[in-house]
Amino acid sequence: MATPRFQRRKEDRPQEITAAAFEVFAEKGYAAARVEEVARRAGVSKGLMYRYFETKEELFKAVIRSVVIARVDALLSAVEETELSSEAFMRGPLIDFMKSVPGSPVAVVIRLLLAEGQRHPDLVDYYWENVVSRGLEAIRGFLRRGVDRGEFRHSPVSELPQLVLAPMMLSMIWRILFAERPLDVDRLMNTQIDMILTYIRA
Amino acid sequence: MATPRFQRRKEDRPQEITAAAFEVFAEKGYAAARVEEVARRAGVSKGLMYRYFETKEELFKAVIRSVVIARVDALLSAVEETELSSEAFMRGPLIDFMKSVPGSPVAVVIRLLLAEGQRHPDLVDYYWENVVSRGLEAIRGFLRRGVDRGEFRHSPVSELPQLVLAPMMLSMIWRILFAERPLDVDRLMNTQIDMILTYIRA
DNA sequence: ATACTTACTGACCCATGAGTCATTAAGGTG
DNA sequence: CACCTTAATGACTCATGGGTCAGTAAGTAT
Repeated sequence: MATPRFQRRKEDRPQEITAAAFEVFAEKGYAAARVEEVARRAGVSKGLMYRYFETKEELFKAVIRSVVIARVDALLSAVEETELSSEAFMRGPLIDFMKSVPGSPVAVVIRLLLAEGQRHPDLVDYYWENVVSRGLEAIRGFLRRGVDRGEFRHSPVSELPQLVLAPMMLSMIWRILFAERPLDVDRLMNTQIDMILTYIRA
Repeated sequence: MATPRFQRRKEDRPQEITAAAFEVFAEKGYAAARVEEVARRAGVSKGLMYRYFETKEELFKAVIRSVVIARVDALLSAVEETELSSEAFMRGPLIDFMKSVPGSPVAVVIRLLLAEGQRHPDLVDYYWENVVSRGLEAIRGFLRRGVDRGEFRHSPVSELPQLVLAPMMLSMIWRILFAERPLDVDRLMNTQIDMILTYIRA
C-alpha cells in the first residue's frame, strides 16, 4: 500500500504558497525569485501554483498584503487603551514597538516595495493606506493628546510624527544593507525619545 | 558625401554609457533594465557596450561607483574648513547638505543597493567605506569638536551621528516610495536639528 | 463498487534578453 | 595614397524561466 502521491488540501495551499513566496522574495528580491523555487518550498508543483495565483505578479501582491496588517493594529489599540502617562508610554510600549519593527517582516516588505514599487503603484497605495498613514495618524493623535492633557507643550513636533519614527526607519535600512555592522539601536531610539521629551515636555 | 556611419570616440564612451545606464537603472531597477536600452540611450550598439563593460553586472558596479564620491568629500571639507560656530554650521551648511541628498543621485543608488545589495556584497562594502562610514565619521568628528570647544555638553548624541542623519534617511525613503505625498522636509530637518541643539547645547 | 469532479502533476512551449562574433569602416601612419 | 589597427555594428545563439495543458489520481457522491 503505497502512500498517496499527493493530498488535496485546497484550503491550506494559498497560505502555504504565500509563506514560501515571502521567504524566496525576502532572499532574492522579486525579479530574481524563481516561481519554481517558491513551488518547491511550498511542497507543490509549479502548475498548482498557477491554479491559485494567476501570475507571479499576483503572487507578489498577495505576499505583500499578507504581511501588512497585524502590527499596525497593535500600535493603534495600544495608543488608545494605555493608561500610562504620555511620557511613560513613549519610553515603554512605543519604544518597544519601534525596536521590534526593523527585524520584522515589515522590513522585508519595505525592501521589496523600495525595489519594485515603481512598477506596482497600487501596492504602494495599499501600503500607504493600511500601514503608513494609519501609523503616522496614531502617533500624531498621541502627540496631540499629550498637548491637550497638558503633558506636552505646543511645538512643531506634534505635527511631525515622522520625527518619532525616523530612527526606526534608519535602523531598518541599516539592517537591510549593513546587517553585520554594529548599530546601537537601543541607544539610538532611547536618545531620540529622550531628546523629543526634553524638547516638548510642558 | 554621406556622413560617416559612426565616429570613434574611445575616450568618451565609458562615461556616456554609465550615464545612460544610470538613467535606465534608476527607472527600472537592475533586473528589469535592458542592456539594449542602455546602449540605445548611449547612442551605441549593444556590441560596443560589451567592449567597455564585460557584463551587465560590471556595468552596474561601474554606475554605482561613478555616482558616489563627490558629495561626501564636499561634506568632509566643509566640516574642516568652516569658521562658523558649531551651532551655525548645523543650522546652515549641514542642514543644506541634508536637504540636498534625498533628491540627488545618491537616493537612486541607495534604492539600487537596497534592492540588489544582497547579491553584490562587494558593492555594499565599497559604499560603506567610501560613503557611509566617512560621512558618519565626519559628523561624529564635528560633534566631538563641539564638545571639545565647550559649545556642546557631553551626551550620547556625540557618539550617534546617525541621529543627525535619521530625518535625511527618512526623507529619502519617503521620496522614493511616496514621491507625490507631501512631506515637509524643511520643517522635519529644522526641527530635528533644533531638538538636537536644545539637547546638547552647553 | 462505480462514476464523477477537480486538485494536482510535470513535461513542454516559447518569448525574452544577455552575451558573441564575423564583418565593416573610421581614422591614424608612413 | 595604400595600408593597418581597432572602434563599432547588428544579426545571431542559446540559456533561462514564466506560463500552459493534457493527463492522473485523490476524494466524494450515489
